[in-house]
Amino acid sequence: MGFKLFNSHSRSLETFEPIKTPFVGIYICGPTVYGPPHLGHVRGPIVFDVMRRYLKHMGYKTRFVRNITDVGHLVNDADSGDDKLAKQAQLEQVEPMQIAQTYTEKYNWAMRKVNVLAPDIEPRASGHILEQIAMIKQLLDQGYAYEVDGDIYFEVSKYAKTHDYGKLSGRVLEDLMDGAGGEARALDGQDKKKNAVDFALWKKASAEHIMQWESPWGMGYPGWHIECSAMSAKYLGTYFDIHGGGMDLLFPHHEAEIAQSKAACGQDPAKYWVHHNMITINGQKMAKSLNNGITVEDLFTGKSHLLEQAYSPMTLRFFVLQAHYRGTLDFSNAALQASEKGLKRLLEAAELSQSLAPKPTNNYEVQKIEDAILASMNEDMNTPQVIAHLFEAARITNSANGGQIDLNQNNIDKLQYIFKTYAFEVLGILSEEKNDSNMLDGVIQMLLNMRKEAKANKDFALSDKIRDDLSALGLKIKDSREGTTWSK
RNA sequence: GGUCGGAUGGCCGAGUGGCUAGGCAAGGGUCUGCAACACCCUCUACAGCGGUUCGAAUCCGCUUCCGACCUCCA
Repeated sequence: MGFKLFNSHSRSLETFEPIKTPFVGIYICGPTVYGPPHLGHVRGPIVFDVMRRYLKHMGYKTRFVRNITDVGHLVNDADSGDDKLAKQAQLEQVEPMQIAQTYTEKYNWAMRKVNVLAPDIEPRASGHILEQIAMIKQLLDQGYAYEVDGDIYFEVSKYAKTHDYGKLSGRVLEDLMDGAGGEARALDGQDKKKNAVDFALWKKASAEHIMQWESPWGMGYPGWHIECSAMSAKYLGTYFDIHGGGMDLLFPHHEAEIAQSKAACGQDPAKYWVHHNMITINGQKMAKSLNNGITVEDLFTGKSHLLEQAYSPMTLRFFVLQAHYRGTLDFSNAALQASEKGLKRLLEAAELSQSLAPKPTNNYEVQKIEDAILASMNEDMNTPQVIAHLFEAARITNSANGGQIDLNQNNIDKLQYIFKTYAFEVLGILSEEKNDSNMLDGVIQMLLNMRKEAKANKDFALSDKIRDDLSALGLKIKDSREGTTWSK
């Protein structure tokens, strides 16, 4: 039984077969680093992290590439030339690269927190201008692109004559050309293009534009779509295994990538296109305009009007994996709290499984849990089902501990293996260290209170022991008229 | 307006024709010095209306509601 994945391109479940076993190339569209990472930024990385871990578990050798978009794409097509990064930079009076650096760092901090493995290669768009220019040249040579006043556009209508533009996202070119909605948007700059559906490969930069590079067409900067095409081709080749991203990237981004790659290299860049769904809050996508965004940092600290408490990174990861990746996932405090408690139960059972005493008799075959887990993973990465099966393992562990069922050594070993392999290695759920400094303060204060009571009872042996033991741990205890204080 | 997707018990969320996913919450019980934990039991839902079928949450049609994309977006 093979690993099945839903391929957005064919809109069907396909059995995964690498192009060249045992190697698997994966490209994920990374973030545009112009703001702090929010809840939505975290879902894709977690989903594809589990995919990567599972492929590894199956024995494949993966190369995982996730880019950083630090060039910035257009604010909109009508824009006079500011890109997203530059715009933010002007507001804050700092270099665009500083913005990119800051938020790249925050993004990767969030990734580490939720235990997403670092990519094998993390290319930056700004470091691959040459590759992008080369690809644009190719497209010009092939006749699929044209220059207008320093801008280069991809000619969609020409490409569509011989290729199926719109297949991935289910668009019909004629509909797109008619313009969306009752009234076509009047975008300035739009008149430069031969057709509104054409997209920019290169944009001319005005003199005051901060981020710009030299090109055969003058000073400018690359369009958004070309960067992923250029970087994926460089590190994974012109035909690789899996291309992933959010469903919101289906159009135009991924449609454009396919068009560029087919026009320039003659083939689809990826064998499997995998898209995850969005995180919603109260049924709606997070958006700045709705003021319903929650940053990852907010979630960990609990500082947001939308949060009733702080949630741990692993709670977030577990929450994400409790839903299937292709469905929307609705955020709420109640849902996070449910995940928090469920995760705790699972982790405690996993720990308990380490100390189960074997019985001579056995009346539960643990193997069927692993079989079920594998079947669920193979069915388009059904992580919620995998978790349900892990809860069965937890129940069995607790029952064995309570004496309700008997497990022999083999089955206990298997139970431990299941937690280690599937909960920890594949799903990437870690037990979190409870080294919260607030807790430490509380514990020390508690000991000092006990010491105070001992002194009041004239139990000086106990009070001295508490002080000496704390001192041995490197904590200084000072008694004064006002009371007792401590320091490290 | 176009395209696509969705509506599952108090909440989150699996499930593409028959075998009550799972977690959380709630109620009852066992255990327990008290409590917590754990275990057992209970709550058996599929937007509405028709249709197909021996049998439908699952297939078909209609209706209502919601969302996403069509412009940057994870």
